[in-house]
Amino acid sequence: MDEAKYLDVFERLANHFGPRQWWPAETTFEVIIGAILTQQVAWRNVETAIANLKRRDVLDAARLLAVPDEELWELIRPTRFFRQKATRLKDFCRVVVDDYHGDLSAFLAQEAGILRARLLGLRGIGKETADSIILYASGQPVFVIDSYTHRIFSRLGLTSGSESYDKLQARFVQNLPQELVLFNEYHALIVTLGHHICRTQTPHCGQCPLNDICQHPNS
DNA sequence: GCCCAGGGGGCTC
DNA sequence: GAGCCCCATGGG
Repeated sequence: MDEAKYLDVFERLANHFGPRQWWPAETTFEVIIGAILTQQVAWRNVETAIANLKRRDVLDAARLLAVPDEELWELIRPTRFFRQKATRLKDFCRVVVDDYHGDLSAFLAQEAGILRARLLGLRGIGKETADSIILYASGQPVFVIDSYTHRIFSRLGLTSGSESYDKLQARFVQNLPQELVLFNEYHALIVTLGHHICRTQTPHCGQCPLNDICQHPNS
């Protein structure tokens, strides 16, 4: 129904910002750790924590499990809620080590629906984090929804802004071809635009690539 | 000093 | 389901 509009928004963002090349990480394990750590925190804080983990050489399920809690807290302290997140990281690592013999690629090779259910069963991994892991670590085309997606598409008049996660995700899936690269870039572009919207309050609308189709009061 | 970041869980109604 | 609080750092 709105296929042309969803593709038009993508084209505008892609032409304006260029390739995002997400996820910024060297390994799939690093993607997953980053996906958990980035919850409700600026990405630069995650970069600090990831750098700490790399320096300590514990970006690996078994080695991360061996780090004492108090030490892990200090390594990931910049990412906020660090005690909770330390537990969440270890909970995930324990599944990989205990249930998949430490073979992360075997865990990620599962079909998207199976993998999603497995991830959602873990404390600290909700729908957005699970879908981010499936898209950016497992490489399967699921569309990731975040708060920027709700905000931006309601301002475009394409959604109400109060849909559930699943409802909004279904809209994207119904209006776009199921292509990995498209889903990958689209979510990354939405986050990029979201950053620009929040940094500059009202005058940003003039240089926004969606300016002429935006229904926001300031545009 | 104030605001808010690439959420999620648990609780209440 | 919606609304609320908890978690608890760092940069603009």
